[in-house]
Amino acid sequence: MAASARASGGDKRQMILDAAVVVFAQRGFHACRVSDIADEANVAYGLVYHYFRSKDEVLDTLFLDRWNILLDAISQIDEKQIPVREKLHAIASFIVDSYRHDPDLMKVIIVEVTRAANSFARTHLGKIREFHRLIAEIVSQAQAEGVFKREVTPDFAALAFVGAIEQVLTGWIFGWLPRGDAEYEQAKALIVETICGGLEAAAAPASARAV
Amino acid sequence: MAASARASGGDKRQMILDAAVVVFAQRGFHACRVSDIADEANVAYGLVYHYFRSKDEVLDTLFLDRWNILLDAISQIDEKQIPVREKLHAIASFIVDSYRHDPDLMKVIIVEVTRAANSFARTHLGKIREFHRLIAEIVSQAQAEGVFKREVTPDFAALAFVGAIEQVLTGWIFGWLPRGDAEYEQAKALIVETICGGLEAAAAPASARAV
DNA sequence: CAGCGGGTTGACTGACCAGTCAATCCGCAC
DNA sequence: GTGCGGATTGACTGGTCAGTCAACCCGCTG
Repeated sequence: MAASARASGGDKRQMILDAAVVVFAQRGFHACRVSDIADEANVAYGLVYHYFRSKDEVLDTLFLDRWNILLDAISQIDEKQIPVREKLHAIASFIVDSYRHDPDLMKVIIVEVTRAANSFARTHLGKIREFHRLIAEIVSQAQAEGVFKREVTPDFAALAFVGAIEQVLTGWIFGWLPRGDAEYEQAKALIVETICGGLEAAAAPASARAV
Repeated sequence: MAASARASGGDKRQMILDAAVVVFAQRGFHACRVSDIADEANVAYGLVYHYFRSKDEVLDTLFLDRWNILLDAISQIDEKQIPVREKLHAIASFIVDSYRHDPDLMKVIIVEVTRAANSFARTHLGKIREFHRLIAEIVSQAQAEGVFKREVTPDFAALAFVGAIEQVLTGWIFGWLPRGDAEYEQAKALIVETICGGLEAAAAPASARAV
């Protein structure tokens, strides 16, 4: 271990980030000390401050790197010419798969940033709201096309969608809900179904009659 | 002020609790010091420790007093012989009205406890899960009656419901959504509509085609 | 092989704040 | 008016870490 670390050369920065994910996920950002990160990374305490200005900046980096990927992915999904339902499914899919691919990182992002309304969610408010805005935009467009009814404001629908996803992820993170590939696939469909079901224009009758 | 405080006699404990709500809501639990609570309450530092064992216990008290009222209210709603939709509306109503009645207290409960997955939500996990369980129970019963379809597990539906409410409250708390009596009434209806719409038996598309 | 400079080390410091405690106050009972 | 006891006061202590810094290591260049 120590040998391979030494052999790997200048990638200590990445080792620190990886270690931070582990200890933040395990004990939480506030409960763990900078020395815990350094120990986990097999690196001296001071090196953390060589690569990062502060403990906060370590978490900021983890969050921003991942969140920007998320925003890009949603933007790309948004540009496609596919039905709303598929767009929302693709978004839910991306997020759920992110969790499947790296549960610890997603746990840290959700628990320590997204849900930490009084600390990191404040400093990254713009990024988080951007996420909400993109979803609201999709809902808004669906309303313009007559696919979604207009009684629900896009902002509101976006928050309900985000709230449902976040809570379900929290359920997996803390073991309140059963995990597994089948559950993940089901969840994607169900979140979309739950939200779209309440938003799609006037159930069947009206549109059926119109056609 | 100081005079009235002195005149009021032995209700210093309540003054401390009230002050705690104000400063916790303003600066957040971790960012404020015990001396801030004492100052806000016009009371000496040490008195906080006469009535409470620790800073944590102050927040615990605020949370538990209110949460137990919430659980009682839901239990009573649950016992009524009314349709699911009305039950869920009554629950959403109670929570939204709690926020309308005392926004600061609800802010503290949601931001510092409910959403604080790594600190207070851990110590009060039982109480929080009890809330989820009561809602899952209502969903489960609706499924048994055939009002809700069975594809969605009760636990999952409960989390989606709770997630939507929590996120909307967060939206109000941080000013992302417009506040006001009209908005509150609309929100109650819309949260229920959004969730029930996705859960009520026989969604439009499939059945429409079948017919 | 001298010595430059970025990478790396870990002991130390300074600030912060929850919680303690000895002293004081004051209403009331006798 | 004496003294008991709970309420109230606020200066002080102890422990905890984030962040600093002076020194060391080592590959590379000229």
